[in-house]
Amino acid sequence: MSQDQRDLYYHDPFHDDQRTSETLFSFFGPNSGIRDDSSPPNHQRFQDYMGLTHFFNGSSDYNSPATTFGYTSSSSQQVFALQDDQKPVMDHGNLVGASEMTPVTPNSSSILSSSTEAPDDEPELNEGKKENQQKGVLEDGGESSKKVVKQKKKDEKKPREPRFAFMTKSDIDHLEDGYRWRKYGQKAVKNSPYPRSYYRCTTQKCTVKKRVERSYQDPSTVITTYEGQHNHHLPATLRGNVGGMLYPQSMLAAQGAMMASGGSSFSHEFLSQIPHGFYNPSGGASSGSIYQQTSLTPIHQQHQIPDYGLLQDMVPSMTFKQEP
DNA sequence: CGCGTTTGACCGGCGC
DNA sequence: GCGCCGGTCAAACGCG
Repeated sequence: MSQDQRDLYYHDPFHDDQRTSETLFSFFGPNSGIRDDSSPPNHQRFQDYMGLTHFFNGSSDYNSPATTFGYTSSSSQQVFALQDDQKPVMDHGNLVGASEMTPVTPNSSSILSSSTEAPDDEPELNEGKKENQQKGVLEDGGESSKKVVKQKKKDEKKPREPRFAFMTKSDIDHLEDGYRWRKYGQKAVKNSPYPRSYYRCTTQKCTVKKRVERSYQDPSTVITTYEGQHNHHLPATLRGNVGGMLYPQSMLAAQGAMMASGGSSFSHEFLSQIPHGFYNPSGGASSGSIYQQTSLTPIHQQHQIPDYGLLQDMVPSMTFKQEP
């Protein structure tokens, strides 16, 4: 049982968050119309995303961390950022998941910015590494080489890329975020009937990856974890929409920065800055014009994210704090 | 035909 | 050392 429970914790954060979700997003106000019972079609939700992003329009720091996690709330109802590892989030020994991450209440929006060693300067270890690892073995052939590779690996201890995880109330798994992704794997998640999908940014030389899974505690919640930073702008051509237009990186950046900042006022204050009607009526490909609220709440974040400046510029009234 | 998804196999890390 | 598990690969397949 204990084992199971521990495993459960893996998801608990979300689960728990979910419990507070209503509170969490109440800041959107009464007419926020948050989550309706009739889960709206994707395109509808997509629009609220657009609206959100619109709010932040103005910057184009594609390289900002947030871009990385490329906000994905086409259908989002609420989004949480969570810290890196998908494992039971531990913060200095404390299980962050259920309790610490959850306390993201209107009054206590908290961003867990955890220890961050390994300042990833170069987000380009993933691909190369793996390839070397596998192909290297094959090409060189022989066991010795295998060992060498192994040894090498040990020494290298690849630094983790910055990661951001978000919870999104959505009925679709893979939410649009403006970037193009190629699915490269899917695995069954332990203790969950829902599989986890692995995506990689299709842009050349971009090593950003993301995992998408559905919370088994709350099937309506999609957990998206971004890893790495995009080294490019939003693709100009996206199926059914114009990436750059629909997903201003600024917004992403903003969020990322906030999370990174470990600031105490992320989600609520941050989001509260977002005008209610951030809905963008010129929703391009999306059809319909139903306005749906989107909310974001960081669960977690790990590793640095430099861009407060950007954020502050955009939302000066907010306070950003960076933890040592 | 190009691009994206599916899916079984494989690998490495980690806990016991 | 072994087994489990997360993450990735890559061939096969599907779709526009």
